[in-house]
Amino acid sequence: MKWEDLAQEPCSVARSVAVIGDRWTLMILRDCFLGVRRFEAFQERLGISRTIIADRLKHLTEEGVLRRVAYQEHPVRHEYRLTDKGLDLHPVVMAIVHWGDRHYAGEAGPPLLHRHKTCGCDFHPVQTCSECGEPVDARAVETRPGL
Amino acid sequence: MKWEDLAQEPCSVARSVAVIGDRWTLMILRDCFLGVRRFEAFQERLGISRTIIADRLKHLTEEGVLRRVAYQEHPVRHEYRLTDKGLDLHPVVMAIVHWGDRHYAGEAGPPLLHRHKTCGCDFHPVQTCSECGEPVDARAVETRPGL
DNA sequence: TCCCGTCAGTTTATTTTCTGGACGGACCAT
DNA sequence: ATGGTCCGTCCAGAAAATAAACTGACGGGA
Repeated sequence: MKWEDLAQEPCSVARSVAVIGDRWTLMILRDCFLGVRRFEAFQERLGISRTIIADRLKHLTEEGVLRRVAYQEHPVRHEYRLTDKGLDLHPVVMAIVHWGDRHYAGEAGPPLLHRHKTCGCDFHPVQTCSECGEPVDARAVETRPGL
Repeated sequence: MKWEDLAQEPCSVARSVAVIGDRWTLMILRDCFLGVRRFEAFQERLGISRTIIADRLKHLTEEGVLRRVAYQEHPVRHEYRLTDKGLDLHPVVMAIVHWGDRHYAGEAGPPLLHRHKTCGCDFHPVQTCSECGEPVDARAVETRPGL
C-alpha cells in the first residue's frame, strides 16, 4: 500500500491519517491551535526548511483544514487559519497532548496548561461516551463493521 | 529541527509525535486496538514492506507502547501487545476515528461502529473537562506555559 | 531425505523526501 | 540607494523511507 492509497481505504483512521498523519503536519496543527498563522512564524518555530512548510500548508489548505485569509494588500499576503473542520481536530490534538503529559512530562509537570474558560479550571481532557456520558476506556469498547 | 530532536522539545505534542507521529505507526496502532498481534498479520493487513513493519514494531516496543510476548517455543515466536501506556493511546485513536467519521464517511456511514460495553450503545467519543465534566470545544480553551 | 509452507525478521538497492541556500517579487523605512 | 520584511519557489546534494529478495528456524508430509 502507498500513502496515497490510504485516503481510499474503508477506514476512518486511514482517511484521517492520509490528511494529518505526518510529523510536521501535526506540529503545524499544534501551532495553529496556539494561534500561529503566518508562514514565517511556522518556519521560525519549527526550524525546518521552507519547502516543507509551504508543502504542508498547501496540503492542509486543499483538504479544507486551513484557509488562506488575506491580512494585507500591497502586496497581498495571506495567513492561515483553522476552518471549522480544522477546529474539529482539537480533540485529536488535546488527546495527543494529554498522552504526552502523562508519559513524558518531567517532575516539573507538563510544559503547557489548559484552562477551561467555561469553568475557569486547569483541566485535562476526558473521553466520554456520547450516549451515557460515562468515561470510556479502551477495554470497554467493542468494535464492529458499520456497513 | 530534525525528527529526532522532537523528543527533546519542551512540548507534549512534540514528544508524543516523536513516538507515534508517523503514518504507518498510526496504522499499526489502529490494528493493535482491533486485536492484531502478529507480525504477519500486520504485514498482510497493511500491504507494506516487512522492513517498515519490523522497524515500527521495534520502535513502539522500545518506547513501551507495545511489548513482545512469546506465544510459542521451537522456534520462539513473539506477538505484540499493547501495554498500559499503549492502551492510554485509545483516546488519540478514537479522536482520529471520529474526525474521519465526521468528515470523510460516505452516505453509507462510518466504516466501523463502536459500542460502549458499559451502557450497550453505539457511541462516539466526546471530550469533556476533567474538572466540570462539560464538553470542551476548541474555543473554550486557553493555553498557557505550565512551568 | 527432500521439498513445501509458516513465521519473523534482515539485507540490499532503489525511490522519495528533506535540507540548506540562493533567488524573486512586492513592498516599506531610512 | 540600501537594507529590511514577508512569502514563497527552485535546485543540487544528503538523508531517509521503502520494496523486493533473501535468511533462518522450525514442522509436516511423501
